[in-house]
Amino acid sequence: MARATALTPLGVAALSLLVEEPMHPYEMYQLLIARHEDRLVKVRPGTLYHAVGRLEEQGLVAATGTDRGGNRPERTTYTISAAGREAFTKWLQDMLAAPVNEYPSFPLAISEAYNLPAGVVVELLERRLQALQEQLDFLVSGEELLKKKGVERKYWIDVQYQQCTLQAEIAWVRTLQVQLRSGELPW
Amino acid sequence: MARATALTPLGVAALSLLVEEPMHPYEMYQLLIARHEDRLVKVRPGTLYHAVGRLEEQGLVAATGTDRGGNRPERTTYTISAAGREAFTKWLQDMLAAPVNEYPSFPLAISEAYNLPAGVVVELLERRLQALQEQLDFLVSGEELLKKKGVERKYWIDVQYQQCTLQAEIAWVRTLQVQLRSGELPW
DNA sequence: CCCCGAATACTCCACGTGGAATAATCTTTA
DNA sequence: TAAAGATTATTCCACGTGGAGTATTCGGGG
Repeated sequence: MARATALTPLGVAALSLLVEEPMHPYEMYQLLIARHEDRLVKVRPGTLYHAVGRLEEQGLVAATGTDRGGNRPERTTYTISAAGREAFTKWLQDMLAAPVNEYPSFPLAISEAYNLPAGVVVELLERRLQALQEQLDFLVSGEELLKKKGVERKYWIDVQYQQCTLQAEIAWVRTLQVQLRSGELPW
Repeated sequence: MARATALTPLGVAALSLLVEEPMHPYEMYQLLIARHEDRLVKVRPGTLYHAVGRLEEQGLVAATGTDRGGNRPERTTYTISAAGREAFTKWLQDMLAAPVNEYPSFPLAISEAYNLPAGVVVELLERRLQALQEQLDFLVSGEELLKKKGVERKYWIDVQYQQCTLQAEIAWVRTLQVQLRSGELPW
């Protein structure tokens, strides 16, 4: 149980699953994929084992028993501890209350865009707009599906958030494109 | 000159400076800070030296001369190569044309928010709103300043982009908060 | 009934990052 | 004018990530 290093997003996702019930890393992996949580956290088998291992070192989870299904390699089941629950809700509260700069690369790219001729930028943005629109359509149809299935809305507010930010980006890129084409924005 | 590993954001920032003129890593550091580019890329002295070293290994920049000012440690000046220019514009084009998921943690946090009582979430969001508003005000006054100074707009479109996305987030968080308070969104 | 590929369940290594450490020199203040 | 602190310029180490690698076992087609 070393000192409390900051939780990583994947660690948080793991804790969140262990709040529901004890399980082994591979089951976490399957659940995260099945629930499409890999759209919110980067999920990689190797990283997941490391993440859970670290959680154990920090005393946030504990290995409780090892069953072996068939003759497969032994699976270690982990259970969340009281400290784990606390760290989890603390992370949640911090992340909800305080915005953190995570340095997305698109802002950097547009801030450097003056290095390219205006015509090229217009064309590149066109491609981006297409991709963004596809993402948005996907989210909208996903929402449709969730509604139809009757899943409670509190379980998928993130879908609405992503829609909202996507729409904002689309709108902004579109006006930039227009201003570049018309020459309203000197390049 | 190893194979072409993907450029890191800091590597891109370094290349961008070397397009202007040859310089040594510490000068890059000072320039990035002076120009407030540390709002777009994570700039850390240690990381910068590593980044430039890697650029050199990849043949994107070359060490050209070492002057020593006073009796300070020797400073190695780097110059961008043709391959460097190419890699730089390629990165730019890719990042402008194709959106990439960078897994910000706020979406994860809201997707897990149902683990907290509604009242607490409302209060946490209030704090977030305050912080977001401050950031927005900062950006607006920054824009004011740039306009007054007469800096060409193509050099600071990122400021407008950030304003736009910030506004979208503020609006969304606010409506979520309202829906939580009114009970319109069952928790 | 046997082989091939997918799934299961993990391990390991190379890389990039961040923060601390270092060491010299310049500036400021008492 | 001497000590304290900031600046210059860089190195080093520990950590987290991602991707490839491994070994076993289950399921389906010829």
